[in-house]
Amino acid sequence: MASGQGRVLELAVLGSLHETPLHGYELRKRLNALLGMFRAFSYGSLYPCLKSLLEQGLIAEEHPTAVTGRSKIVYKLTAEGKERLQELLTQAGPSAWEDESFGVHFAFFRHTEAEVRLRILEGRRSRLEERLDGVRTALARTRERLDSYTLELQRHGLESVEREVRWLNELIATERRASQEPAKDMSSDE
Amino acid sequence: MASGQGRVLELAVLGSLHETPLHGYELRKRLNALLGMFRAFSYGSLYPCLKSLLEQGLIAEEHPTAVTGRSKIVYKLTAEGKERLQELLTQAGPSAWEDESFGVHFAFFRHTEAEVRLRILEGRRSRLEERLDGVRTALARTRERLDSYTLELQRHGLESVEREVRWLNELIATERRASQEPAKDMSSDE
DNA sequence: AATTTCATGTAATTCGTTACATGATTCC
DNA sequence: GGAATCATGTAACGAATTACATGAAATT
Repeated sequence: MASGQGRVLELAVLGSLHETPLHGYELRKRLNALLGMFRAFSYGSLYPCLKSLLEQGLIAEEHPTAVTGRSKIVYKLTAEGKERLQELLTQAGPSAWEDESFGVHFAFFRHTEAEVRLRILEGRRSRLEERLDGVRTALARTRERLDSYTLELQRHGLESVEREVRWLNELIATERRASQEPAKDMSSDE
Repeated sequence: MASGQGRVLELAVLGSLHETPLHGYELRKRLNALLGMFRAFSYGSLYPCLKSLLEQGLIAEEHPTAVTGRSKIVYKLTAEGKERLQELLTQAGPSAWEDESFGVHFAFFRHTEAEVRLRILEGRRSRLEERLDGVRTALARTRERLDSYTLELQRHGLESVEREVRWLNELIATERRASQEPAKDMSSDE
């Protein structure tokens, strides 16, 4: 019982707080600036999440500086919170590939191990390729002539997903290149 | 109590059944072929939805042809179901603009009035433009230098949304052109 | 005969939202 | 001193999923 709010929001909060301590209101703005193109969290989910993280000891209120009548509650990551964050950042399974969570995982790639980054990017790519396959074969199977709107929707959808696959291909290539040159500064060839 | 499953799934089911009667299993495949690029429904949501629509009298089982031991339950739209579908197709408010529902509304544009189509496309466009605005200003506000992953995420996100806006612009232009030529066949000018 | 795929359904759970309620602080 | 926006929180609900359970039909 009560393991807390969803993993995605948990990661988003812990990841943000890892950078710098923040209070709820500010945190939400940060998140929506960072991820606004993909998703937006509301206060109604954020505050319960903070409460839950606090109860689990993963975050703590920053000391209220004694006398100051605080109307802001600033949270920071605890040691356990940092451990938990690392644990979440190391997850490279489906939970990191899906539409709702991929963007959040990606946003904190700076703190993710190179190997895990690569597995997430590849996982995401094969997830999208499965989707392309599924739709393409289903499309071939449906003999019925589709109306122009349906066709246009299919076309645009396929194109968008194909674009993301190309984007992932570039990122994967970059990651591979980066990991294969641990130290490269002296020019040994011509 | 019990107004039924979400509007999106309801529209998707009624819209599909408007074309041709189907049983649940087949219906799901159709939907996932039609909308697979955007979303996928599971049996766990589809069957309860069918049940609810049946109870509301919006769909009916096709008569089981007497003797045949049916293991398929084929549903078709009732008169009330057609009315309800028209009602849903006429909704041009936010419920038709959002990510989760826009694709479903668009998929049935064939049955939607030209005026409503236009308002949905425009609504969707301004929703996306709001999102672009929000992220852009939030981005300008954050003075902090972002790491390369965050930047790349922002860039890709912005570009994707901008692409969809351009797509919508084309669709809107096409719709406008089409509505302004009610009958154009005889060449009256040179 | 065994396995796969088709087909239907339910219960518990997940993950989040909307709407509401409340008050402090800053801007004009 | 009134309005906007900053700030925190809760209760009720929404919309779908996952996991489970079951069995018929087709394929090998």
